[in-house]
Amino acid sequence: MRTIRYQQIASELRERIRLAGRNVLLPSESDLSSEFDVSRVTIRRALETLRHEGLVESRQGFGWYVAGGPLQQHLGGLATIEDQLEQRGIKPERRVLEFAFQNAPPRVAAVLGTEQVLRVKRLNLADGDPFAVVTVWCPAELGHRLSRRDVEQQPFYTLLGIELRGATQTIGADAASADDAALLQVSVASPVLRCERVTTDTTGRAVLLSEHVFPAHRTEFIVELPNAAPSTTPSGLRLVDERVTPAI
Amino acid sequence: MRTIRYQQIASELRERIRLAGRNVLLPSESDLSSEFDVSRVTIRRALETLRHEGLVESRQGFGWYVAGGPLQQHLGGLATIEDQLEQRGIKPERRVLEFAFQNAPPRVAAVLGTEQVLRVKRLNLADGDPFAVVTVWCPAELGHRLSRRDVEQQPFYTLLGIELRGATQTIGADAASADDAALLQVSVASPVLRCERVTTDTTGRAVLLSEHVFPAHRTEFIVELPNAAPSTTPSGLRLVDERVTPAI
DNA sequence: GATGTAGACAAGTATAATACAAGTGCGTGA
DNA sequence: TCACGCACTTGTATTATACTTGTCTACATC
Repeated sequence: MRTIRYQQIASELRERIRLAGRNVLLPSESDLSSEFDVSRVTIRRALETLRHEGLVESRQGFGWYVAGGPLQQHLGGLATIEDQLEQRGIKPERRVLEFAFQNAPPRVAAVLGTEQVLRVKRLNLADGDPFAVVTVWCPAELGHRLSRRDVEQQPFYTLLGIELRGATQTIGADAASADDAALLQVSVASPVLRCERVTTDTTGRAVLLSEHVFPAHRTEFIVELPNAAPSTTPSGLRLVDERVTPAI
Repeated sequence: MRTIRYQQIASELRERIRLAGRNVLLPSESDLSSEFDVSRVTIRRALETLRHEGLVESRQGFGWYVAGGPLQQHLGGLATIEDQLEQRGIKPERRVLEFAFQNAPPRVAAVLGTEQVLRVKRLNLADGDPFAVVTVWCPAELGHRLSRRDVEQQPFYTLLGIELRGATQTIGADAASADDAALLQVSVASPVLRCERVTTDTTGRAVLLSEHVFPAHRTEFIVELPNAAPSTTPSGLRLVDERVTPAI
């Protein structure tokens, strides 16, 4: 039986990748081609095979590295998943579904401390595939200069023109509503990650409230705990309080 | 595998920062560049990486210093669910469902780097109500002294007799499997939070892999991002009353 | 047609070396 | 005491070199 060289190489690399950690850099294509004594084209075909399997990714001028599962969000900076997508060479697209100034629902009014708010609902896509339904509320006096096009082209937190300090984020699981399911192209009631984020400015005032809905099969959060308290139990988890108001 | 200099330097500095206190001043960029024998540009890229992670900040003309009210403190200091329960005077109950030495499935073998593992599956309850299905794998040579009763009475990490350092935790949503649904007393395919935690010892080797499945309606994560203001939701203890409804 | 080799070029990244602007801390000298 | 200058710091350029992936062409082999 004839063996096909680039498939051999692909399975050898598959084995190495299995043992390596996330984001580990592979040797360069020319190193690999001299190691396996084949041309660069053959190496590339092997690597493209692995890319197709989702095992590796590459950036021009940088190299090939081990992929980290589905879309992973690092909790740890104000940066959003959109920045992380751009860093990985995926061009995020924002499609604005709703853009309106309105009276704040009670929960929003309570958090932001104002009655008049701008509410923006967006669908975020990565390489054309929807991966998040995002609803953002911000006080009307901060949002009155924003246009629909603004929020389509830039992440929200760069548009406000004020310095932000931090955020508190809650992460929960839920079943997809009919609306969200249609937008995300998943079945109704399939599992989703539902996150709420309250962003504050340097004075500690809440200036943004946002809700993100991610389809479960495409996203997960990842938290590095360099010197965590020893435990196998996930930290930061709490039980939901029944009196917390329902839907924002 | 290739390595990139500024990433190496970043992780070396991460380690130093972990050991240093708050607001400690780092050596100047030129000191660091002569210490690591690289150019200032490379040092800056490493530092910018750490800034993005919220570990350090800088002021022009002053220097780089370890960030103030940092994320790590919060993430590291967050209480686990079990602590929360104990603080409330509720005695958490652990029911061991399975306890067996076996061959590691591929994923587990890859993470722990060994074929023979101890697998323990537990159901955690609070006041008789199940709130988590936990599966823990650890290398057989570390677990061979443990008995079934040990893991029923004490948290896993106290039993190993080795010093642990940190962890990486991923958080995702999923639909409940038939098994998990039965154990958690929810419907099949209802949403659950599925968390995986890889715990490492002081040498950085992975020694525990654990998977936790929580029913979505009773649990959510709260994460304080860098410099977050003391905000609406306390990240400490917040417990459930009996009749729970989905929040958010 | 699928597979492979060899090579060339464009575009992006990593790193070094250097220069200069601008902010900070501190001592000196009037 | 206070203003000034000096040493040192980060912030921001520019230039240059080596290396990496992305893409293309031409050609050989089975």
